[in-house]
Amino acid sequence: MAASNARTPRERYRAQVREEAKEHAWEQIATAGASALSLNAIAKRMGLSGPALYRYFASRDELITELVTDAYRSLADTFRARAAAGTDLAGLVDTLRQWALDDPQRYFLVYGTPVPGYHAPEETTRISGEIMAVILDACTAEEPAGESPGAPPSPLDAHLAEHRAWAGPHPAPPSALRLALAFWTRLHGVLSLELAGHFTGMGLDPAELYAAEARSLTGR
Amino acid sequence: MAASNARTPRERYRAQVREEAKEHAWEQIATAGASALSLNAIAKRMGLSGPALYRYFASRDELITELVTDAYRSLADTFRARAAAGTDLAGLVDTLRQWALDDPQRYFLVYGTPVPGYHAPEETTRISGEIMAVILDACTAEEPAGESPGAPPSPLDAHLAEHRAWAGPHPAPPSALRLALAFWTRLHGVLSLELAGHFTGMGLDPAELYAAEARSLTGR
DNA sequence: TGTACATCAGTGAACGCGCGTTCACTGATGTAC
DNA sequence: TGTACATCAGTGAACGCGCGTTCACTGATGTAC
Repeated sequence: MAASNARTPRERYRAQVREEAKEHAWEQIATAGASALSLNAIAKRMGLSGPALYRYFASRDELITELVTDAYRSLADTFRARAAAGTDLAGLVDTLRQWALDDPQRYFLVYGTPVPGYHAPEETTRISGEIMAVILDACTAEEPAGESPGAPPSPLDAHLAEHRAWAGPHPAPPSALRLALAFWTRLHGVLSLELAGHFTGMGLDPAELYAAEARSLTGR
Repeated sequence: MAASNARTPRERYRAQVREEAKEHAWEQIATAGASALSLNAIAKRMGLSGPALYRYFASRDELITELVTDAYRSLADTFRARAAAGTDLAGLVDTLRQWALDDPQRYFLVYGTPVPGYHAPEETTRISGEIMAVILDACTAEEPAGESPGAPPSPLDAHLAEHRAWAGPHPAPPSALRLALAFWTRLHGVLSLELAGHFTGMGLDPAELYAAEARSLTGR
């Protein structure tokens, strides 16, 4: 996709090689974790000498930064694509799990253990906002009444009323804000434990737990 | 503590050095992450030569394994100590967050991104069981009625009825099993996102989100 | 269309680094008579 | 209590390794006239 945007053959070739290097990088991450990523090793698997890759990436850090950014963008794009097909929250629930299972290490690059000292590029916070916007849209559609009549405002509502900058200019009612946060934290809770293998030793089916938490969101 | 169990002065000394090495290991993990752990670097900070530490740890892997096991045991001990002071679930809720904030990297060593290829020692699954037992106790105490009369059994209940080996011979009712799992996955969801810094960019107070999820457990 | 030049991908050698780990050795500490 | 011996902590040298990264160079590809 990035390759097709290139004008000259050389630019196209550059983009192809960069893309191929990234693919090898992901394989390497899947095999030994992100911290084991090595430009030399990638080059060797591509049949190139070590220094050759420095024509395509200024440093190891730049490669990692690009992978992180790509991971964020992938989730945002996947969410938006699903949202375009219908704004139901259940669709996003399934999409999230599918995206996570498609490549667990990609999920962990976004939501996993942070490396102390490493600062994610600023772009990721912007993309995070895009992701939350899609979730918020679906949550707003899910809660058309605004606020359940009888429900008293929770302590969380008071906090959210004063801190809704993260929702941008989104006209979401408080109940939608709460729902969006629960969507995010609860599904991440089950998903990250599943991907880390914490359920397998217990003999539990992660899909069941995930579905149960999804039900807890909408009360259905 | 381990040191005081030693009989001879030499054994006591050995235990002390091991303990000191582990402390330096934790500092190193806090600074650069678990994957950057190096026996040589630890030795140097202790004023020893590199090979000296091989008198105390057979390999780098053994050190890591020990740190992982210690982390699990620390959580189990902390939970049990709190449970001894009262079996309320709210106490465990606070204890978990406190334990996590005390040393985020220790939390991530237990519940964070797994390193592909690394297999945690078997002992950790046993300690995991101990941790779940404490949670289950509190959840059972929290749900004395067994099952809320009017509530129809959820799809999750059906699954749990057939897969409750993880709960051991614990006489917990289905509602307690559900509660224990929600305790684990929901609190982990908020906590891991908090420790990874995902809320700071949004201007949200993690304590508020954590408290809200804690409230969601008991419905109060 | 053909030639002259500029651009750029890729190479091999090299640098310095820190790692895990083994080994033969020294010197201090503890043990047995 | 004093001496002879065994145990063991710690050292420095050494091994091989792979890393990130720089650099001068070669050869192929594209561009301009």
